[in-house]
Amino acid sequence: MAAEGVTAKRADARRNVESILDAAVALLAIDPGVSVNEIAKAAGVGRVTLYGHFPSRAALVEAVSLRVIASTDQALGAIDLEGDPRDAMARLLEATWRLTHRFGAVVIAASGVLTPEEMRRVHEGLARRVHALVERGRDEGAFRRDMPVVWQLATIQAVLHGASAAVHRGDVTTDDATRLVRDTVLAALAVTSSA
Amino acid sequence: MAAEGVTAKRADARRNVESILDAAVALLAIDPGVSVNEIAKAAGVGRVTLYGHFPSRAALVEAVSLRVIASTDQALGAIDLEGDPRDAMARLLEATWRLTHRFGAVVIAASGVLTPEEMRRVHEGLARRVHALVERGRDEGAFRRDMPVVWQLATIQAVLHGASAAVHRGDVTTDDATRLVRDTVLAALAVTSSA
DNA sequence: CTTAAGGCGTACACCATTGTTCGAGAAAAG
DNA sequence: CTTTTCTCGAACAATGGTGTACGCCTTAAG
Repeated sequence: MAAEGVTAKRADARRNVESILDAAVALLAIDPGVSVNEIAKAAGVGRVTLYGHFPSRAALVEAVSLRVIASTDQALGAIDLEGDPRDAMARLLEATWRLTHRFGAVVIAASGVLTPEEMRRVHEGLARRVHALVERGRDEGAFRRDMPVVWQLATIQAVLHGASAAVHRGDVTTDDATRLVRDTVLAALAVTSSA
Repeated sequence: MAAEGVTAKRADARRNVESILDAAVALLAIDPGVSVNEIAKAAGVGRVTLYGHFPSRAALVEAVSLRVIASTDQALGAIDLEGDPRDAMARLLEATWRLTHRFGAVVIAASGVLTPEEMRRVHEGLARRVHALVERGRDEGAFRRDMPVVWQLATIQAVLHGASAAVHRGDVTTDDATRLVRDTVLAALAVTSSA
C-alpha cells in the first residue's frame, strides 16, 4: 500500500519483526553483549529467521536503538518544562527515570555499533532538554552555579543509572526510586544555604 | 628463603609477573573484556609466558582483583573517620574517588570470575566504612534520614562512577572531579533546609 | 485450493579467543 | 662455565559467536 515497488510483507513476518524487536530491547537493556541466538529464542523464532529480517547483529542493534530513541524522544517531548525549574526538573526526572530503567544498557550496545558521530547526535538530542533546563535553573537562581553544567548533567545521568542498578539489585522498589531520584538530584542541584 | 619446598623464582620471572599484573590492572580498568593477548603485549611478554604464570584468564583476573582489593583496603584503612561526619565523608570520598578512577572497571571484570559469595564479601569489606559513616551521620543529624541508607550508598557509588566517566570523556579534570564529587555527595546527603 | 512468502533446522565456513604443546634459545644462579 | 629456569614463537585443538546456503514445511494471501 505504502509503496508498490516492494511486495507487502506477510502478516506473520511483521509480527515476527515486532517480537524480535521487543525481545531485543528487553535483553539488550540487561546485557548489551547478548547473543543473536538468545534474542531469537526469546522472540520465539529461529536464529535464521532473525537473519532474514536483519542482515546482521549490528543492524538489529541499530534498529533497536532507533526504536528506543524515538520512544524516548516522544515521551520527553510531552513534558512541560515551563514554570519553576525545580518543579520542571522533577517532572523531567520522573519521565527520564522510567525510560532509563526500561532501556538501560541499550545505550552500551548501541555504542559498539553506531558511529561516534551518530552517538553524539543521539545523545545531544536527548540531553538537550535537560541541558536547557539546568541552564535556566542556574540563571534564575534555583540551581547552584559553582559547578560546571556538564558535571551537573553527568551527575543526573549517574544517579539515574545508579537507581536502575539499585532496583535490579532489589535495594529499592521502582516506585521508591522515582521519589529518591527526584529528591537526590534536586538536593544536588540546589543552591547551598551555607554559601 | 621463605620456603625451601618451592625453588625460588628467577629474577626475570618475578619481574614479568609484576609487569603482567601492572598491565592487567591498567587495561582491565578500562575494558573488562580485554584479551589475554593484549595484556601480554602491553606487559612486554609473550602470551605463552603469561600462561606460564597464570593458569587461565580467570586466575589472572582474580590475582588482579586481589591486588586491587588489598590496595584499596589499605588506602581506605588509613583514613580518619572521626569528627564531624561531613568532614570525615569528605576525606573518605577523596580517597575513594582516586581509587575508583584508578581501578574503575576491574570490578566488572571480577564479577565475571569471582563467585557471587566472594563478590559479596569484597563489596561488604569496602562498603563497610562508608556504610558506618553514613549511619553515624544520620544519627548525629548531619545527613538526611528520609532516604534509605542503601540508596544513599548507591548514590555515592553512582556519583563516583559518573565522575570517572566524565573524566574519561574529558568533561572535567581529575582534580576538579575531586572537589565536585565531594560537594555533590555532601549536598545530596545534607539535611534539607526546607524540611 | 493454489501459490508464493516466510519459518525453521541443519550444516557449514569463518573468525577471535582461550588454553596447550613443543623445541630452540636466552638469561639467571651457582 | 655449567646447569637450571624461564622466555618466546609457532603451531594446534577447542570453544563460541557471526553469517550463509539449502531444503522442507507451514501459513498467509488471492
